[in-house]
Amino acid sequence: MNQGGHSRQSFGRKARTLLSLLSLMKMSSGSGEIVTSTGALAEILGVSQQTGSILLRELASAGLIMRRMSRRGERITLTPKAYDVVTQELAGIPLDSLSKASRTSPLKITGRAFTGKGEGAYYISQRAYSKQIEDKLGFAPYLGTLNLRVTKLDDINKLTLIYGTTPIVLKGFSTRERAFGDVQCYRVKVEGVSNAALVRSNRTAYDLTVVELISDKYLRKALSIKDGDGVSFSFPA
Amino acid sequence: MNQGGHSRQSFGRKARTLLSLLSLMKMSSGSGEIVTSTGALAEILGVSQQTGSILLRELASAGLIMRRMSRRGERITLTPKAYDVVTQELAGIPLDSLSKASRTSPLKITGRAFTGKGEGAYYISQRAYSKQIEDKLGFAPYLGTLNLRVTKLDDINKLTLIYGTTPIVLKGFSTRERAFGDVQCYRVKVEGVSNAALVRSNRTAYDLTVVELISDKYLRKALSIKDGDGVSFSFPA
DNA sequence: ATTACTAAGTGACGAGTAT
DNA sequence: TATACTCGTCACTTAGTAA
Repeated sequence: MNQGGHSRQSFGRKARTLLSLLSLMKMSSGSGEIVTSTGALAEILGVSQQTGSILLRELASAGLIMRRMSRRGERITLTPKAYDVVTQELAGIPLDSLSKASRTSPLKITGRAFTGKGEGAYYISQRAYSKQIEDKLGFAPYLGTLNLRVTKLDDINKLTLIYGTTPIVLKGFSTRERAFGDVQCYRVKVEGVSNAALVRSNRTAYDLTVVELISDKYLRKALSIKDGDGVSFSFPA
Repeated sequence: MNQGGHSRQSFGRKARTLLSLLSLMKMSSGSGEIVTSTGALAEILGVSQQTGSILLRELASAGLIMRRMSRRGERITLTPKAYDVVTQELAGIPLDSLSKASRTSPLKITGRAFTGKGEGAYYISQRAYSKQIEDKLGFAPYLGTLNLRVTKLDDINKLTLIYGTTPIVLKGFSTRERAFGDVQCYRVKVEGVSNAALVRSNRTAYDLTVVELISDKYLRKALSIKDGDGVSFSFPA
């Protein structure tokens, strides 16, 4: 029942649908599949869990997504129709003019600190990595990472902009125990600290909401950061 | 007052802003400037003139557009900030996957017939053009064009999709009086009539809301079209 | 003709809550 | 935990109209 008969708030409706789809597409990283919950999605979109629920229901009933619910969260699949809708809305937008549009101010991103499983520290502690960091980033890294969770959609958008730039790449290597893949680094400034970088490995790249930062300082101490604190960094550094 | 403090409907707000900007960008055809009125813009967006007015005021106060008002209509200029906003929202969207997303059904576009200034007929009457039409499109054109005005945003979006495909090009030429530029043709089916094409020249390309159709038949007569009638065509033909 | 104010109707949003 | 319902509140939209 998708005829032209505009009910009343069709513009706002369409706008919300488009922004929801764009967000889902970003989260899916091209795969067209997202595993999330109405609450998590809602937080990213900046709306309540209830509204997140309604948005997903609308998208589903419009045939734009498929939902597979399970006990803990659900699997959302974007349908071809969703891509059609976005394609139509974006058709005619000169994307070149977007990229040439001057990035005026640095990107500032805020996340909340949390304690990871120590895997980041394990990575950085590998000599082959830390040596490359000294060579390519110019500082000897503290042997640990500061983990941030980014939830605001605006910030996630900025992250994808950063990931779209050319990274400094730490080459992967193999020990007799296991293989370590390439790591992408982006120079950032963390609350005024310049010798810092955002690091992104295959291990974490799948989750757009998690950011790992390294620095020559023990950032938690230098900046007095506790779990749950808001931490901002800017790019370019 | 554009701080992070999400007031209440920031999601819907952002969504409307984004869709408005996208529409304006499409209308500007990359130049970043649009000459329109709140009423005309509103019709394209599918909202009332009042809402169109409010949208423009919001965009202006957010620093996303500049408005130069004059007696009849106004000149709108998109600011760099507008491109930044759109860039951010579109960052991370794999645009390639959009174009490869299967166009399933043909595009159907509806416009309202109107009487032009006869320039289209003047063009078609040029032997150099009509000869090429016979050769490349396979029919001898009726020496006139059917003009349609397209106002619905969805239809304009579809038009830009059509313009994104590879056209059949009628080569330009010069008479001793003046020069005629290249003309892009797209095969369409007009209300079931197959020998038809949408023609686009430098003369009309600036206005996305105007469509010129040619056919081997006198379409106004064959389909009993009067000014103001709704006429639909589909692509691919 | 245009833009935009006011008032009123309606839809969207979120807190509380059921499941 | 999760999703989604009810309902009160507020924002968006539009008709009428002023300028």
